[in-house]
Amino acid sequence: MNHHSTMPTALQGYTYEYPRPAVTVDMILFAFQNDRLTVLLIRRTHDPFAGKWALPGGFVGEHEDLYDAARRELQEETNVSNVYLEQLYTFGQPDRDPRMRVVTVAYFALLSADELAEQQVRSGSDAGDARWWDIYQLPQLAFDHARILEYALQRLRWKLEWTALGFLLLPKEFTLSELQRVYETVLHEALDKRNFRRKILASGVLEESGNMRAGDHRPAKLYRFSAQAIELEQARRRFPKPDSHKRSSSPRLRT
Amino acid sequence: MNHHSTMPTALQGYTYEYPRPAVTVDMILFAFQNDRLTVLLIRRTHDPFAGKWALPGGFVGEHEDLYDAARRELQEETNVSNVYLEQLYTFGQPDRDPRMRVVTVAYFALLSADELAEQQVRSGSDAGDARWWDIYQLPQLAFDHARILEYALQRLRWKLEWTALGFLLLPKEFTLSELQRVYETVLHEALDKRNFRRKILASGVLEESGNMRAGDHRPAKLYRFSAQAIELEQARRRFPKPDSHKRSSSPRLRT
DNA sequence: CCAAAAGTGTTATGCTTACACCCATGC
DNA sequence: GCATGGGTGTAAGCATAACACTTTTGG
Repeated sequence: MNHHSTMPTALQGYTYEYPRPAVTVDMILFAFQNDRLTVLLIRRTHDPFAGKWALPGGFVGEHEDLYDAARRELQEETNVSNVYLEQLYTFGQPDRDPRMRVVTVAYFALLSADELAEQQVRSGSDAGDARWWDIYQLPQLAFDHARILEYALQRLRWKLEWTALGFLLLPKEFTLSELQRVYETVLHEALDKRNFRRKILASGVLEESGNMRAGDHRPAKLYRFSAQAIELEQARRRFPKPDSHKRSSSPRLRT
Repeated sequence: MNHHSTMPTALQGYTYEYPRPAVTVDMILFAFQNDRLTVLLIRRTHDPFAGKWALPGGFVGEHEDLYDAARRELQEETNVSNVYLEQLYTFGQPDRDPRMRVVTVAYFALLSADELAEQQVRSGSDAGDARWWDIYQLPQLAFDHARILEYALQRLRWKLEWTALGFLLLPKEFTLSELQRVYETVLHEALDKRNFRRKILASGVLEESGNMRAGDHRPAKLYRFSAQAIELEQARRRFPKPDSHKRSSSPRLRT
């Protein structure tokens, strides 16, 4: 490791000419289980907010990318890996942590049902219990984490409505009814079955896997996402180009 | 000022138990002038990247909110104030600044034509020249600022298509043709005049001011934005509620 | 009277919504 | 055979996209 920007002092520590906030990442990890949208929280063992629940997270390493820090913290604190991850927002009110100035970069993560089944969620060494909470029945949260979570839920809703990302909460193969339940749970409202199916199928992101889900009743067709469609942001344009039949690329910026 | 998280040492400076990245804000300030979309850049006087152009920005104060830091830096470095400001994204690759680890929170800003006319853009003490650049004819940029700017342009385009925010680049009163020119310049494509007018007027965000713009040719009606419409995100829902006639609010998160 | 920008409607097409019944299976 | 969830079509209304000429002013 190369400490070119730091200067360990006699009193052991890192010294800078100007004060610096601490920089952390916080993870909002969503999963879908038993028809519930859940989020992973950790019980704090120490003050401040001892006993309260908090988002997993921690300090960014000296030479570590933010994205890598997010993945590492999730792994270390909850033993979860292999998730979809995107940056959400950066929260930096001066008093959000009573101990010191902390700027936190919040990350938004989705765990698929397959990964959820395979992985054993457990708490890291210095963390308290880790457990999943129903997003609509949360405990009291530490710091400003309730606000962060609310913002993450907004983003998740937006993503579901405008992108193919809902798929990331499901197993590789799933029925349309299962998919609809994800949508209804996240958006928190009932959807019309026929219109939902038509719309999803028309969007072209799904393909039949050929298999059927055997169950208590009539078996259901299984679908998967056509690989190319993942993360394809297909919000339609409000001011389409005159010749918008052939999908045209937007003009690039000279650099 | 209260330094509870810091520990000034004998060698003068701020010492922490663990290393901390520096935290900065960078501003992408857009304005619309002479039918061009422009961005404000500052010429660097010192290495690294001496002579190259860069986004205005600087360090976040020890007890300063990120948003406040963004406003302050814009004021100090370019003498610009009174802009629309929103957080864009946080960039934190370990090597984005060769001197030290810097995590920067980028802010996206829009300067109205009225403010542009009133304010004198000038460089702050320690900064080099400040000037406006056409977004489609940029100089070489310092650091990863080209990437940040590209992301900001994407966001601006999205905002124009889905919200009322284009208005913030214009004077308080403007003609529909002027508004169309903003859209065409930002989106970088031609729009149909009749459809543009119908769509904008139908969206209900404009009202006639009652005044006319006298000019070289036929005078044009002036419009303004109905105050309530500003920042009203009116992207329509992809999965509307069954009873979506009366605009219903989305369910709140328990906190 | 000419140049330049402002202003204006209609049609065809496709998408959205609302809505109710039959089908296949397990027990 | 019945309970349960899987699966399907249509009609009405609405928004979109394409398209060209007239109006008003200044010089």
